[in-house]
Formats: sequence, structure tokens, C-alpha cells
Amino acid sequence: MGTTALDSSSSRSFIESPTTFPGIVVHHIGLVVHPDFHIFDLAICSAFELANKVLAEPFYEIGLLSEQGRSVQTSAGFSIDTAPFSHRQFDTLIVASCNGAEPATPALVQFFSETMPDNRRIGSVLTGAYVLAAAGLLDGRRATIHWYWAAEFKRLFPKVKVEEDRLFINDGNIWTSAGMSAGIDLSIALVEQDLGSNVARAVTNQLVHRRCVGGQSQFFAMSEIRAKTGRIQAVLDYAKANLNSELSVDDLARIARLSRRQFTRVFHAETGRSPSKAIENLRLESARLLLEAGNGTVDSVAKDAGFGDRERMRRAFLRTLSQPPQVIQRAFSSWR
DNA sequence: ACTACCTTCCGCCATT
DNA sequence: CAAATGGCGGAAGGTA
Repeated sequence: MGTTALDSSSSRSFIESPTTFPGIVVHHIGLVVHPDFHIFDLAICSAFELANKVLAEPFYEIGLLSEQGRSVQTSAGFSIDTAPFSHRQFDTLIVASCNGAEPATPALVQFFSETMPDNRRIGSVLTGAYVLAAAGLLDGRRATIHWYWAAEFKRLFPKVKVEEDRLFINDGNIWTSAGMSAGIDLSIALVEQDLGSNVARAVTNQLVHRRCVGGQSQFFAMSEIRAKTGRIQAVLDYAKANLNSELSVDDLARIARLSRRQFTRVFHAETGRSPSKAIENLRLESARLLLEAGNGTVDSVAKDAGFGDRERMRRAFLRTLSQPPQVIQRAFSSWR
């Protein structure tokens, strides 16, 4: 496979001379990066690369773009070659995120507001959403972003319907994703839209396999959240140790020795989400790990993770991950 | 799909 | 006075 994100010579060539192969139309994917962009975002290229492998055809071509079109420094310190913005048509443009503050430079914003009609799809990873929002592309649309930036994002862009508990959201031809690893889920969803669920599943299997070998959790870092004060941390610790019990807001408030009102207020301030959403995320994380480990049936996992019954767990999975539990179970059982 | 019921969230304001 | 806290109640959303 000659076309990877790191291969700048090929990304340059596809921009200058569109490629065609007999019988297929090549889909050009542009990953828009900026100085100090988060290097993990390069991983989303893998979904497209693996889709090509599954098809045994160069269905996607991937290129890195930037404002200067030169070498751009990554969050990891080293630099990587990119091509300059161009107004040729892309199938899909995706804005990378960066470490912290918003990456929305005037040139980037202008590029997106001008090229918007030319692209079939536009996406963002994490804080890349700032660029789309600043270009007005998200006005009136549903979008997601990591909870850490959600409050500021909502204040800056009140017209955007932010749903912060989703891994990724698709509204029309705009796709936003909530975290770095959620960018991978996003890219798999894009592949699924183009090539169907069979190809997407094959891609997922390979990605998941690699990630497990690398020892990374592919999940939401809810279980890693540290509250700022002891009493909220105590609640998180208690919840993690007692996921299979009720855990109503009143229960949790009692553990924190606060009134229900003050508890929800402080909890939200320290963790960025409401108590019931946080509990749901912990349960999802736990359920997903159990399913991945092949540790029981969907029924028993639902019980162990505290969902009560499998129907409730299924709804929670669909709400937050856009996938039913069975998909995860199947994806992992195929190579176990 | 519809409904009746329940829980949670959160702005507002009073109290400590 | 400022900051933390608690109660109320409507809206939203989840459950059965």
C-alpha cells in the first residue's frame, strides 16, 4: 500500500493530478492539519487505508493539507509534509484537532466556508469542530465535542446544537467527533456509509486487533476521570466498585454528603457531565470491556454492568455509541 | 407507536 | 459582602 498519511509525495501528486482507475472512482480524503495538531488524528487515515486493503482496490486516496502547504510540526514535536489548500473538489475533508486551544485561524475558517459546497462530506476530530463552527457550517446543526471543551464551545457558538455525550454525530453532510479515539469511530462510520457494513466490520476487526495488541483501550476515558475534590472522587470510586447496584442521584448525593441539588452542581463542575450520564458512561465502559473480553452473554453483561436488563443496555449503546452491544461482541469473537 | 409515569437536570432564588 | 448550599418546579428525557 503506497498511500499512507505519512507518504507526502503521493498526497501531493493526487492534488496535482486526479487519479483514476478502471471501474472505480477514487474518493479523495483530505485531512486538514495545523501546527501542533494532535498526532493521534493521523490514525483516522488507517480506516481508509484498511478499506482499500479489504477491497483490494485504491478506493480512497488520502492527503494531508495545511494552510502553508509545507512541513507542519505535530504535537509530538517532529514535522510532517503537507500539501497546500486547494479548491479542487474533495470527497471528504476532515479537520484535525490540536492540543488545547482552538485551531481556527482566519485562513482555515475561510477555506472551509468557501469550499463547503464543493465537498460531499466534511468532518472534524475533537477541537477541529472549532473551525467548522467558526465557518458557520454547524449553525443549526447537531454536533459533538469532548466534554472538556463543551461549555466554552457552547458559549462561543450558541447556534450549534451540542450533544456532548456522543462519540460522533452526523447531521447532513457534516460529521463531528468527540475525542481522539472517537475520530477512528468516525472514520469507520464514513467507510460504512460508502462501502456498507461488511467492509466497515472488516476494517473494525483489523483496527481493533491492532489496538488490543498495542494494549490501548479504545474507550472513553470516563474511568480515568479524576474529580478535583475528595468527596466527588469518593463518589466516582464508589460507583466504579458498585456499578451493578442502583446508583440513583440521591444515593450518590448521600455518599458525597451533599444535598441532591448541590451534588449535581458540584459533580458537573468537576467532571463535566451530569451524575446519571457519568454513571451511564461508566456502565457502558464496563459493559464494553466485558463484551470485548468475551466475558458472558449480553444478558449477563447487562446485569453485571448495572443496566438491569439487556434492552436498557441496548438503548444506552445506541444512544451513545451508535452501535448495539452485539456488534462489539461479534467484532471481537471473530478473531478470538 | 402511543402513553402514563418516573427520574433527572438546571435556572432561580432564599438561606447559611 | 462573597461563596457555598439547599429547595422548588418546569422541561426534558428515559422507562415500562
